[in-house]
Amino acid sequence: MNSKKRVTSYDVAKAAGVSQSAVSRVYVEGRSVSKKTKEMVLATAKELGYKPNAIARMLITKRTGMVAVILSSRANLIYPEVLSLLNKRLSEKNERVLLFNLDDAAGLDDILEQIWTFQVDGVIALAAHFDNDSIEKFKVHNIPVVLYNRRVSGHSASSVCCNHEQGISQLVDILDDFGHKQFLVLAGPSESDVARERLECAIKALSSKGYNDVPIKYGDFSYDSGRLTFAAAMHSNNVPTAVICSNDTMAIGVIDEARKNFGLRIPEDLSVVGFDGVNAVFWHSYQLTTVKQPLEQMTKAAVDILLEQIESPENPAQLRLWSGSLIEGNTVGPVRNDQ
Amino acid sequence: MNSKKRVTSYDVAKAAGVSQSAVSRVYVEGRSVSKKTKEMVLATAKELGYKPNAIARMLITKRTGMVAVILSSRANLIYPEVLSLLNKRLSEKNERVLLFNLDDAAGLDDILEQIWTFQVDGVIALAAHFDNDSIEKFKVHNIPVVLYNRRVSGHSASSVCCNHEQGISQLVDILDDFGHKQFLVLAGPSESDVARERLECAIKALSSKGYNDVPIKYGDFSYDSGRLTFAAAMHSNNVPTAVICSNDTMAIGVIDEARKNFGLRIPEDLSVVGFDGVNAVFWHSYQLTTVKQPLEQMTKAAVDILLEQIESPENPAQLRLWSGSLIEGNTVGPVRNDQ
DNA sequence: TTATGTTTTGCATTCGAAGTCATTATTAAG
DNA sequence: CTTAATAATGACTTCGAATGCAAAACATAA
Repeated sequence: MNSKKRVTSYDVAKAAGVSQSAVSRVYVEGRSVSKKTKEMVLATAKELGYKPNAIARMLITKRTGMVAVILSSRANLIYPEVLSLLNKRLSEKNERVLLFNLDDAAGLDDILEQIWTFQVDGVIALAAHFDNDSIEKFKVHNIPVVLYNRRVSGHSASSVCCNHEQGISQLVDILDDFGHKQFLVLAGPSESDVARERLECAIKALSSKGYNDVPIKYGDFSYDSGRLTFAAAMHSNNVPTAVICSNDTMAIGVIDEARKNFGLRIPEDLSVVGFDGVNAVFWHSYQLTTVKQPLEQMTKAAVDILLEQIESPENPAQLRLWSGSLIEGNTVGPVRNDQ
Repeated sequence: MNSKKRVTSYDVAKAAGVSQSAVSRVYVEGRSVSKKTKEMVLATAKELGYKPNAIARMLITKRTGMVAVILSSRANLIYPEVLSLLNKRLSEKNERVLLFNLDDAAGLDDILEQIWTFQVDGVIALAAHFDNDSIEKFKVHNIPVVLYNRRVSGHSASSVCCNHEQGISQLVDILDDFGHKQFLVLAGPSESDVARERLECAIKALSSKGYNDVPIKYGDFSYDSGRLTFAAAMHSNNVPTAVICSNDTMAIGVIDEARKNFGLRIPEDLSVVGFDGVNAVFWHSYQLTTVKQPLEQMTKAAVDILLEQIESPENPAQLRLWSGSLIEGNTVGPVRNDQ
């Protein structure tokens, strides 16, 4: 027949001449079963094609073995690697990733509700916009949350972050050392927490060097927005000699636009820096000077912290901060004398 | 207390003065409940903060609302967009993505077992290596499967594919029209089904134009493998005038290597074509001539087909094939006279 | 008003594995 | 060979919502 019924632990029990409890015990670590019955059960289970039903198990144990990972499509484009690493790490710890997309604030409540109904063991939120209220809701529901590259005031959720301040100030130091004075800060979209933080860090770093009221333009982290915003800046009064971009992809857009439509050489005529350390920064055509996030460490920590909180929810929330590593590319140079 | 118990339908029932069945009926579409009790239940549910437990529901309804998406980390890096689109499409249809990583054949059985125990409604397999046996297993377990860019012999699973043959022959046509005779085919890793298919298509297209025994080199779809393999080819006896790459990222590697280490101009001295239509092909530095997969349509179809099979499992498996769209970039030109 | 049809409702059962507890089998010690 | 200690086992209950069924409430028609 097409709709053959699923094999359950009862079927195995009957076939093996033991009780259902015995079958169950075979599949649970550290329960007392004799070697003989264990082998017996395993053998008949194999014969009948029995595999424990995880859903039934979840219901009784109240552990689903699932972690919700929330990301925005934008974050997804920036961090395909993060998701891949998280997935790998979590599956090593015997947790599966249940994926949620959060693009606009509109869908937030819906997603929160779904996460809650699915009884996930925990949540990792990647660069999605997430107000403090929602984070508080998880707290109320007793679901551990780890935020990725987003810090939260109060102590309701743990965070794993790259130290934007330190990385960006390093980049600004270099530009300053090379004598740049005309800057352009190319920020990310204002809805993004990461974008806002990086912008603030850039402003702070520049102002600590004595550069205030530096021109700021806003992109959306995309290549095209990098290109177009740079072009717009070039047609304004303040022509920059150095562009500080809030991510690598926009920086690459700036480089391409500068070369192609303004005939500028990089780094002779224009210096450009980015942030993130995506693969493309190493490509010969760019060799971008940037700061790379230690994704390996960050994802590992995110998973470790989350599991710790799942095991002992009373543990306090923690913040772990990594410095990014400077990648000295070939897109920063001394300012030209005539500039 | 820290461990406040979850609110269940019984709690709501008691508080609202109705039976548990009544509460349940409020949350299931098309069940008979009077307006009065419905409002009553909804009100007390809100008050108590009740949200139905999806796990318990899964157990009884035998529908989990979860679809397993299997990918290899390689696929993830190539197609971050595919995953994002699939996720969006599936959540519109009220299905969630449960993510599985399949990198080496070693993990295959483990993943299959997990998918089975999690009782997912269906499976979408992306570019992961998947032998016919495993696909047959899904059939046995009655789990609908849709393969993405991988065709399977027999009728055990549906597929959604980009027509590699048509796309690649278009590219070869163009190169042939421009008079190229010295080709290099830069293939993907031999474990990859997609890579193998694209390679075969390239060989076939070339041979139909009368070019046999064209040199073939194998990369791993990465930028660096594109660079290094091209460099190796240049140091061999057969210096190509046209390189046919099995994906865009390798093509970009070839371009960079050709320009930087061999002083070649593209397309004057060397023609390069790719496949996929990733974002970077549009970047000014490359403007790669390639074929773009219609990801929107493909992902939509994958989800539609899967849901169809979930609703009516007796439906026959189907194959849907899309032609890619040619992107006429700027990396193909006439062969030089002296070549 | 009664007879009939239609909604609503609650009771009891179900899904499938895991955990509690009391009972029985096994081993070790005296 | 008995007694105490330990290991293994099965019966029964639990998790939380959905559903078949029969009873109750309501609406409609005669």
